[in-house]
Amino acid sequence: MHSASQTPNLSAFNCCNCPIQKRAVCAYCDNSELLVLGSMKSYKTYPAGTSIVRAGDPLDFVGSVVQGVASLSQTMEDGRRQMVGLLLPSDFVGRPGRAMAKFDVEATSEVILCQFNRAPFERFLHATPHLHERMLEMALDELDAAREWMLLLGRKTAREKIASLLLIVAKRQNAAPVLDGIGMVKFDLNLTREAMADYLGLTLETVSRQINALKKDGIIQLEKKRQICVNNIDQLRAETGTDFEG
Amino acid sequence: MHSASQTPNLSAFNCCNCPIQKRAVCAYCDNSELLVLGSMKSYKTYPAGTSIVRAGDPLDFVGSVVQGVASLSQTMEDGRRQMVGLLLPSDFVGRPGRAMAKFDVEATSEVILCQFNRAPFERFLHATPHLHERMLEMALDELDAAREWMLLLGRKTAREKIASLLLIVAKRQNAAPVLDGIGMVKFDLNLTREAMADYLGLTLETVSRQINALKKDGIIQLEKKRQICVNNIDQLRAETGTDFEG
DNA sequence: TTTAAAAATTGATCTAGGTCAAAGATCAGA
DNA sequence: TCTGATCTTTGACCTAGATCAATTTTTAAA
Repeated sequence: MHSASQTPNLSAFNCCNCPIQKRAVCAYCDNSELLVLGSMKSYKTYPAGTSIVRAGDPLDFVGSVVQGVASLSQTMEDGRRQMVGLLLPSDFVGRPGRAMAKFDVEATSEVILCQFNRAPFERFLHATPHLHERMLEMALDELDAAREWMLLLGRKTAREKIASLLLIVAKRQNAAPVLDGIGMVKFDLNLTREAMADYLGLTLETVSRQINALKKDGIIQLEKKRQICVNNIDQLRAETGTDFEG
Repeated sequence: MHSASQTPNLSAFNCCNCPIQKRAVCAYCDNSELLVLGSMKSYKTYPAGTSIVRAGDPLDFVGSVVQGVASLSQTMEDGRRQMVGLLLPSDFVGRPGRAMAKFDVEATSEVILCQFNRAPFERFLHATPHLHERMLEMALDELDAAREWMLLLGRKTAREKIASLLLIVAKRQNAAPVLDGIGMVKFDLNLTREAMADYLGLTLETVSRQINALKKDGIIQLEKKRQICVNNIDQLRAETGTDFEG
């Protein structure tokens, strides 16, 4: 059902030159542990727009996003859809101990995953405190993020939701210049209006209108629809309704 | 309900007769590990309506809810408020590794907490795989719950939100009869209309109206405002918009 | 380069749920 | 038992965002 392909240049990745190793689940692993993981892993590419797993399907692997953006989402019978997570490089896919996927995972852009078969990974996880500790840390971080998102979904206005999403993506793509608050920040928003709507609990029309409102108000500029340019990040932050912390 | 005058004798609790030990963070601990935890713990009672911690405050302890209901919530500067979690017996309070509370924690009913000082608990956590494993499992469970709540907040109608909340509380308070789907289920809803609104991302007026609409439609009956009686749980389930799984 | 499909904008209208306001219930304390 | 303080309900009205319906723009394929 999912169309994963093994392209040859993927062998260029390995744990030593891995772009996400310092933040992924294996962040705390030492060289010998990385060696074991390295022998277990395989890279898979998922083209943009394809499904990685569907809710209810058996999920026999877990892994880390190496490159690209994937989304975690839930759909109701009548088609209403809510994204419940954005999986960026270094984020973990799958839940150890669970054989059935609980959410849909889709490749928003082309995604490269560093995959492990679930059973051997779980065995190694339990035997390896370094891995286990990082896993807990990441789960707690995601829990914090999910709870912040609950405030957004439950209480923020459409404009605040858009501003919050833009700020989060800006932060993750462009860490340094965002923190000081001065200067222009430019970044790619690899999401369609519909994907943004699914994430924010809005319709795509409202997303479009609010993005253009932010543009009209001089908070952002648009180039090529999906590329956003923020003149003053503090001005954007002021539109989020929250966000006092780093 | 239980009168406040009947204050439980806190010294009566210990790990051997602890009502939550089999589900709490210490669930996998053996007797020697429980002995260590037992020497570190202290019980503390928080009266209904009081604050346990406030977001931004230093939080020098962690612990488990032994009895009562606490809420985890976030408030915006202008007063908009969103509950992001309901803490029931066996749920964990605090995040190891974080010195500042990120959310408000309040005692909805009278709450008894089994507390540990954060630093010694963290040291023991890292030295004790049994503790660490249960902690990860609980974090992942909470993450699943948070993500399901995101679907509710982002996409469900007011009526579906109310039905979902009622079903969840019914399930937790009255597990067996709820599952078979037949027969009447009666339970206490220990939440004000305002607390429900904060949890569901609604206003208290909408909560009131929707509860009365469900009553008018024969889905539920009310006795004493906070006591709900469900004639046919499947009828309630049908109103939630989702919930096909156990 | 043309063309069809996909994505995005824009406008007109509708409505679920919010807001404001005023009674009723319920409860806890004296 | 009374009394003030919460809760809760109910009504009238309003608005943010949804819905429906065309365009227009962008992208990708031929």
